[in-house]
Amino acid sequence: MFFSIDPSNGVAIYEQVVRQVKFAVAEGTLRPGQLLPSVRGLSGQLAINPNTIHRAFQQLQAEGILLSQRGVGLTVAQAALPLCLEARQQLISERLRGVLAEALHAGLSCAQVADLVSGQLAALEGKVPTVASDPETAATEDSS
Amino acid sequence: MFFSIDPSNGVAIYEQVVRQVKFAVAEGTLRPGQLLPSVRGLSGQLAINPNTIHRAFQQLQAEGILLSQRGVGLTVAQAALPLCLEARQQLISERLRGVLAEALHAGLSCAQVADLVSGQLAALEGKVPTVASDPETAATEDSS
Amino acid sequence: MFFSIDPSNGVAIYEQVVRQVKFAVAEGTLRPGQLLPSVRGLSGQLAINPNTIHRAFQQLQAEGILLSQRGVGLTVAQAALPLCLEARQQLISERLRGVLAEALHAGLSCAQVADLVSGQLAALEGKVPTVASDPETAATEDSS
Amino acid sequence: MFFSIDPSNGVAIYEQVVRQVKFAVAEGTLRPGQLLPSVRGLSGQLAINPNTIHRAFQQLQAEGILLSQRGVGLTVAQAALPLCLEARQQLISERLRGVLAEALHAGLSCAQVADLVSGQLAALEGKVPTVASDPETAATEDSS
DNA sequence: GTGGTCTAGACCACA
DNA sequence: GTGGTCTAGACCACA
Repeated sequence: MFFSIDPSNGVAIYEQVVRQVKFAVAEGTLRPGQLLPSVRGLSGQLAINPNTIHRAFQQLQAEGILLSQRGVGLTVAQAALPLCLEARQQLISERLRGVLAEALHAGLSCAQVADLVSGQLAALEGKVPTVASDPETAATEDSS
Repeated sequence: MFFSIDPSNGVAIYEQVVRQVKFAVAEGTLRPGQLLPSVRGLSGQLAINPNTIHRAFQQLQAEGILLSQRGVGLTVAQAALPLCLEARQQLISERLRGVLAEALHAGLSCAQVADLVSGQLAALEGKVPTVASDPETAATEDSS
Repeated sequence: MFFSIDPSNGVAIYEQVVRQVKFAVAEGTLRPGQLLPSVRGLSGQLAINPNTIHRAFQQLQAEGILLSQRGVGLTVAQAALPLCLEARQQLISERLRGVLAEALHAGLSCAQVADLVSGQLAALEGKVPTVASDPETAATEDSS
Repeated sequence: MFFSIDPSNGVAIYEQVVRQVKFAVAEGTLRPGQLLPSVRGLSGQLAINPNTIHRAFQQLQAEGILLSQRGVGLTVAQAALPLCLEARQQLISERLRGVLAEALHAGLSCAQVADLVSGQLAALEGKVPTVASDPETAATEDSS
């Protein structure tokens, strides 16, 4: 499956599961109506306690992203896609903002931060893609 | 002072204090030999429990960045600067890597991520999206 | 305290706690800003597992009725009163509607149901108060 | 048929089936000796798992309300009527008592509760708030 | 098999 | 002391 959990990265495990379900819906890996992997199944696969998975799924139900079908399992709600697209943008922007703010606060310049970012992006993608479609941004990165 | 604590950003408060002391040393705000603000002072100023500050300072001593001087207080160790420059790079790269990896994992393209980054950087700096071609910013880094 | 839990009445215990906190806020027993009894305290007093209390409090946080203050405890949110007044009306109406519908469905007449209700209300209050300020309603009860 | 199941009203589904069979006997819709709809039939009609229906019917047999007739099906026991009249009174009174107690506990006055009740009764019956002075309803009860 | 609830108990961050 | 997270494991209703 598409989950990758890091139990020691500061973010609570159940929160990581919540985020990743939202992301999976946002990118279309999970579609409205689709059945999720069972609590016990995921639990085994990720070597995480079923309760922890359950808690994540419960939060997703509370947010209207999952629906519980008695005796069947949990499915992606019909209205989930827009909710998750919105949530993805929000969640990523938030974390990004926090990290960038910290970097600047730490005394790095915008140029240094931008360098770091493009370096990491390149490494993460194994390529040096035109990082931004915006030629200006690309230029500043090269030149900094 | 230079600390800005966010009790709800996932990172433990004491950890935030540790990071920010390292960053202050790295950017030169805190210099080797300099006296740190007292536990009580910082505690009052940041509205944080003294235990939490104390714990952060203890960790910094364990890492050789702070020295306890009897009857005086805690000072920045002579060897602290390189340690903190190194640490800053490491800490920021780590968090950045994590966030960028998550963004890509979430289904955003490199271009979308880069756009987000330059947008946020611009917002954080109050400048136009030309992220860092600004010679002033670059200059301040070199000179600091 | 004001909680009375019945572990075997079909409603989940945590749900009973959630309801009763809302009711306590609605009637003014719990006021915005006020500190709630601690999870462990309530847990002991009600002879309920702390996790169960915790789950109830968590849901109340998610609904914006409680706020967590690190190391201090949980307080009633400033905006809680209207939320709880609304919720009380809703929760009680829902259950009432269900029971009355069942009674009618079961073949009782409106008059029989109304009799049952006024009998029970009288018993619960230990008096025969002017059940409704509306003279008509009172009349039907007396006459049925 | 006369069943109306609400999978999300807190009462277990099999319990709802049990209650509704009792109610049907109490109001005369199901008469002693009469054959019940088959498990499969009901199951299909209510979109409920046959196991759930089966469990309900088993409980009704245990209570002496249904009889299994080999090769025929389940019939209403001869002694069922008084049992079910008794049970109806009991079941409805219980639930009613619970809901009313909760409403009073929640801080509503008897008058407010009585108003709610007469409002709901009126809505449920599509009649005016004169809750039950209607001779017709009373008549049907006597005659059933 | 599925999810939902509850208990018991550990460990953490924070005041 | 406070709440937050996580594990382990039981029992229930339902398919």
